[in-house]
Amino acid sequence: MEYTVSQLAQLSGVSGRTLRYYDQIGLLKPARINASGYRIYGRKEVDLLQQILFYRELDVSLEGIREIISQPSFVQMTALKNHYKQLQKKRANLDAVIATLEKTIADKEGRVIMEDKEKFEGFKKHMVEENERNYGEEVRRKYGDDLVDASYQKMKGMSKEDYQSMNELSEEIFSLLEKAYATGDPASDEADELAGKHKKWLMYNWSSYSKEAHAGLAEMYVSDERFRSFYESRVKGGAEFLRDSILVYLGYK
Amino acid sequence: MEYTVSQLAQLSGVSGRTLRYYDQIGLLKPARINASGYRIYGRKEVDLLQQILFYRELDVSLEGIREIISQPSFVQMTALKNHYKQLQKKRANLDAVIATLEKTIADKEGRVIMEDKEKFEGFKKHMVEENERNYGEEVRRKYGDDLVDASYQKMKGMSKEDYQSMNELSEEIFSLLEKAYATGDPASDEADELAGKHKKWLMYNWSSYSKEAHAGLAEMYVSDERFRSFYESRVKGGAEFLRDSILVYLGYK
DNA sequence: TTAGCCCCTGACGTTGCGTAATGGTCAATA
DNA sequence: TATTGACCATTACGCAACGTCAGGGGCTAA
Repeated sequence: MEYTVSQLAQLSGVSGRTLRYYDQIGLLKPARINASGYRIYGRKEVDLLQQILFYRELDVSLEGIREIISQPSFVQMTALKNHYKQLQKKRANLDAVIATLEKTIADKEGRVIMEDKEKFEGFKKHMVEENERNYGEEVRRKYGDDLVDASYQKMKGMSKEDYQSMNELSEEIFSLLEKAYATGDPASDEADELAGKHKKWLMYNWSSYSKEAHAGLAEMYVSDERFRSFYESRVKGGAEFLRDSILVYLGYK
Repeated sequence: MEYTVSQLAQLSGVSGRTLRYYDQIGLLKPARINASGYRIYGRKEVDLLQQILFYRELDVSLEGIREIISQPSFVQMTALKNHYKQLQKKRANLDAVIATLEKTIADKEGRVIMEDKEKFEGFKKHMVEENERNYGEEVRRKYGDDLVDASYQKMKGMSKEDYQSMNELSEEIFSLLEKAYATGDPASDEADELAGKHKKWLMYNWSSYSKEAHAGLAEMYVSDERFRSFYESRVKGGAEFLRDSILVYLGYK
């Protein structure tokens, strides 16, 4: 019934580092140190560790745990109740956050029935303005004023339904990218479908479509860090793969 | 429409340090630096800060926020959805923790109908053993073997109802301590009631009551760090006040 | 001119470990 | 027996998101 660090770690599921740390802060000292300086834990320590882990599961800080287990067991309850109250506050908080997030998402997707059309219009206007503020200059430089203005015009003219299907399409593109990437071949059927959907998605955003612009955007997915990281975050190597797929689709490769 | 650090801090509710930190990590740079080296923020920065705080409320890491706000707004949604999933996981986790805690508390209080009496007996036995392990030696040294053993005997003999009312009493004592402490006078009526309840609570735990032992325990509340911190955590200065109240109650002061 | 309140830049502390880096120990194998 | 590889040890830096000094300059009013 004696354990070294890694044996107890194995047994309890915590790391060796954790055990050494608990020793260091005096939360759980080994029963003894053997001749070679190894920490040796016994039965009592295993029990204590289980208690500690129990409270840790309950999200109590190590300092809190230290206080709790130093008290006689019949007063530990008070601490538990206290902690319970705090957890409830935390949950209430989290719930509020989630509710806000839900509303935000719903709002942004236009899924909820907007009470007044104006709100939605205002929102789209806001989106356009924001895009302009963030990307305006460089996008205009690359694609020209007319094209950009026309694109914004189109967006402002989009219906809620348009907007929603655009977003659904965008989700579809992502899962397609994952599937197609798995084939490893930008000339595969999946990649072809991916590039096709991507073109369709573009149609929602661009007033006029041209192969050249599509190819240019594909390059930007790789060269512009922001777009790149956006795709990379979902599929490692996704930006390059998407670009290649598009280039193949367009017959450039 | 220009703000210095502390003005923007005031306006937005974050600390000045936070603003400097956001500048440092490049999340929110001031519009300009004036001749004296002061950070000056403008309208755009206020807007950006609001966005940042919005996502921060949603419990997104600053790194995450940086990524989100660098993207064009119509793709920010995907990030939001991702984050939403994570929050839901977090809530499920928290719910599980709270449920466990509820069960534990209920179990320990004996509020739930215990399926078998043995479980409760086992629990009390466990409590006694644990107390013995933690405090046995010194308590026995202070109060003598017979008294301690008798106390344990009494505890083992307690019914669920006894146990529960003991715990309720303990809660009552705490709120009384807060009220009495507010008077600042250990000879006040509230303090008297407090000491009385404390005696009653003791009766649950001690087989025989004596003024001397009660006074001794009162002293221990101050001198023993564990008891002391237990009371201090609820009422600053509570340990001393409780001791004094008891001493007055017993006529020692 | 001095007091009092603003601003700045370091730099260390917090929590709960992860992750090297560097070196000793143990059991088994070549 | 010497070496290898799996353990053990300690020391120390790194992480997130700031809080909190410490030390030094700036601005305005009395």
